[in-house]
Amino acid sequence: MTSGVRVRFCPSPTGSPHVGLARTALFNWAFARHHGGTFVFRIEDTDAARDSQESYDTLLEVMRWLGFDWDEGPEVGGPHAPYRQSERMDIYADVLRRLRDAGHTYDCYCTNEEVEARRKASGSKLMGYDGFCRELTPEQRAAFAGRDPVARFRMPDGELTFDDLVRGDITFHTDHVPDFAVSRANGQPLYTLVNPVDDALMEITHVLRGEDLLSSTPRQLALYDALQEIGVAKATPRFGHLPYVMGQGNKKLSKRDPEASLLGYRTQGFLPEGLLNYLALLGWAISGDRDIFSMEEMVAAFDIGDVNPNPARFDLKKAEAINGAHMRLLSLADMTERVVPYLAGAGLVSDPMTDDQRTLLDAAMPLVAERINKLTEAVDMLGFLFVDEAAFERTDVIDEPGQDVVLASYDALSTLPEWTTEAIEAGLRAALVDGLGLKPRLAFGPVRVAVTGSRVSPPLFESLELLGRERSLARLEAARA
RNA sequence: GCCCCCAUCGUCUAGCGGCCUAGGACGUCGCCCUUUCACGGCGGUAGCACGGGUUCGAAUCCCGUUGGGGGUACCA
Repeated sequence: MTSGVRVRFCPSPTGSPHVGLARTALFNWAFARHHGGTFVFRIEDTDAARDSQESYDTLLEVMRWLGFDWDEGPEVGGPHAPYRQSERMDIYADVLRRLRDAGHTYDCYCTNEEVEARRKASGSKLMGYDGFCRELTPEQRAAFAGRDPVARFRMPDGELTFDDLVRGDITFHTDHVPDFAVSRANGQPLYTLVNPVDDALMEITHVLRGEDLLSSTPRQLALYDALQEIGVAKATPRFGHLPYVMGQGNKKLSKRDPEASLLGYRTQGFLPEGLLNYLALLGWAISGDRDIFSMEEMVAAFDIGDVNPNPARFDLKKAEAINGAHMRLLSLADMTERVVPYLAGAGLVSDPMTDDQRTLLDAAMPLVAERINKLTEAVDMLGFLFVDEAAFERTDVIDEPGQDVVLASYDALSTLPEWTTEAIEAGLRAALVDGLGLKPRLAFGPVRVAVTGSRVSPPLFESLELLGRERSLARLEAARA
């Protein structure tokens, strides 16, 4: 951590954390790690009306689940603590005062209605604040007695150009960037102030954020100049605007969209490394012919200049495929450990597991490891082994001809000399395929439903062996209409 | 309205002037494997938005058009 690169991830704790947030965190984190820099995690909770402690807690939980580590921030501290803006109010009040003393901000008493009325009257094409309160005389000021002013930043005249890390040169003329409020009338600072102030104080060198903030960059550039003048900022960071993560159709993924919920992906059984790998693909590629990689590989290869500027659609199917590839990269032991919490969550095993459950799970995992794309699918496929006999139920039905199969199976299995996969297969084939003259899929289907409850299950003969003779026969018995 | 950003298969992308009759992945379709479901293997499908330039040569550079997106708050 000596390169001097300092980046930050600074979400607001509102609502449930969504995938766009994780993608922004990922690119910042990868950038920091690639350059041997510092990754700062800061909480922007200056809007008490929208922020919540619950949201803050899930934010931290999700960051940890995804496997991010931060060098400075909540729970780890750092030289620029505190890292929650709600705890830094005195700092902002001080900066606000100095900005005002230096003439970079002025008191503004206008209401939105007044500004709008003046704009209509003048027929101006320019939207936003018109600078009415820029040069108020003491008399005019007195006329506003009883109204609390907001602090408004005095934008300079001219052009503001910056070299965006992902988009190249971008120029704004300040004619289109009106003076903006940096504090509320009650004195509370706004995002427009606290975000740059904290970036300055925390000596952030590279700001990588969503493209929705692109048009606020000129304001920040001007504010940075002022902050440097009053000695708050040492330098202006470089900016890079990351493309949007869109949802179905062409709409931005909103926080309310279930498809956007990070917590949702965890409960669905996604692997954090699988989700992250997919998210990395939204705007970045490790090479032209590869899309499965580890975070270590991403860190080694990540270059912000390679980030694609156009918005990307989130595609659940592909996310699942990428996750599946990571599932198959897991060792059996690792996958088993990760499945346990889901089994426990479904009430199928105790927490901690009993020795018998442990043994059964270890024996069963090889049957499903190759055929699942998400951790929860192991629960779906293995549930029949762990469920209480009384609670066992079939989700698929056995048709008329299937009844004969069930009957024949019962007879064949009840007289089996030994209860092994090989013996079970031999016995069943003899009774159903040879005996009843059925095609394998027709022969084993009803047995599968009777014993596992579903037409979709792990391999049948192995499943029967694991279930045991007694439970298997009981289920076949129960399946007879 | 004004400002800004974006534009390669359905989707994510590779491509940064000749290696491109455009490559990979997901999806989709067909086949193989097969006791279900998956996995795996093989093959097919489909794209440089449009129009001008620049150049010996453009998916790649420039301009315009069209189309999408964002901003224009006492939200972040």
